[in-house]
Amino acid sequence: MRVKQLAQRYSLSLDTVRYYTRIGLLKPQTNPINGYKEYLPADQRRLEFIIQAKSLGFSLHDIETVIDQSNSGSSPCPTVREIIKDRIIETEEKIAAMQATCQQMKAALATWQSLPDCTPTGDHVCHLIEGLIDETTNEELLNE
Amino acid sequence: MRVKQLAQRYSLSLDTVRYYTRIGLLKPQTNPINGYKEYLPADQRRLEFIIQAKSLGFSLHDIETVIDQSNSGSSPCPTVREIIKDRIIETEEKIAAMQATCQQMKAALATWQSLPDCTPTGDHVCHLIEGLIDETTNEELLNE
DNA sequence: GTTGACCTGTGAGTAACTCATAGCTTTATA
DNA sequence: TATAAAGCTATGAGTTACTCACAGGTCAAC
Repeated sequence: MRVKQLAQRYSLSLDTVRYYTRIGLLKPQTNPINGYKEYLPADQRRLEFIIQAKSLGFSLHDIETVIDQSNSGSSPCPTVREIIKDRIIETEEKIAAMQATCQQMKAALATWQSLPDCTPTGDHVCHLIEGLIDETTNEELLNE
Repeated sequence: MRVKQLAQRYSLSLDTVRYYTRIGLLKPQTNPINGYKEYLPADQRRLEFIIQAKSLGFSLHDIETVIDQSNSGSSPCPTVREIIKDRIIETEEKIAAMQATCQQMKAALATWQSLPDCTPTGDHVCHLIEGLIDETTNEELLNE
């Protein structure tokens, strides 16, 4: 099976499959006649594993680690449990940060609703954005 | 003022300031004698703008667009309002996706609590992860 | 045999930095 | 004054997980 067929079967782009191959996550044989890669059933199973692990939040590097560990004969399960704990924490932190940013953006948009567009001067880029600096500063001062 | 002093003043890494310089967001003068960059007050004001805009969820490319527009004499405000609307939508989508992943990860971890570590076979990488494939499939079948 | 469609691998580009490094400056010491 | 050490600088390359551009090979139809 060649790259196109494999990509179609798993609804991935050609480039994604090629990328996984390039970084060594998939190891198809290379046809010596035309240089085309030939993906065997073992590669398919591995790709299924990659897709599943990715949907669980594993990075490709994580996946490589797990596969290597499994290939070397030791159980990858403890590593898998550790990795997913780390990823949960990471993801929660990222979500919290993004929610904070989102709140900031919405607050800014609301504040800007009543403000007119400004004309640029040499000193300022955009009064809407720069105005928020003072606002924050003021809030900080008020909170003290 | 040179890069180190500027970075310290705004609690950024040297490399971040250098990166902004490299991509043209900051345009310090270069000392012809030693090649060192000299950041003037205008660069400081611009860096403040960059920091503020970034905290609002603007990408560096967004920021470049806004600065360019302002420099060309037209009001950047309409663009700024548009960009932030886009970023709000994008961020909400990303948050939703990450929350879904987070749920998946937590569910997996919970399921795995009662499962033993597996020994690797040639056919499988990790039964914990691969087991979830069947589970999902079963759920899909049950839902039909 | 040749035209055209299709398919392939590879190199480069993306965002927003971080890391590694060679070399220049400045300061301290002999 | 010479020199050695410490500190600072700019630049090139590396990071994640792909996507894009492209030159060239393959295959079927005519």
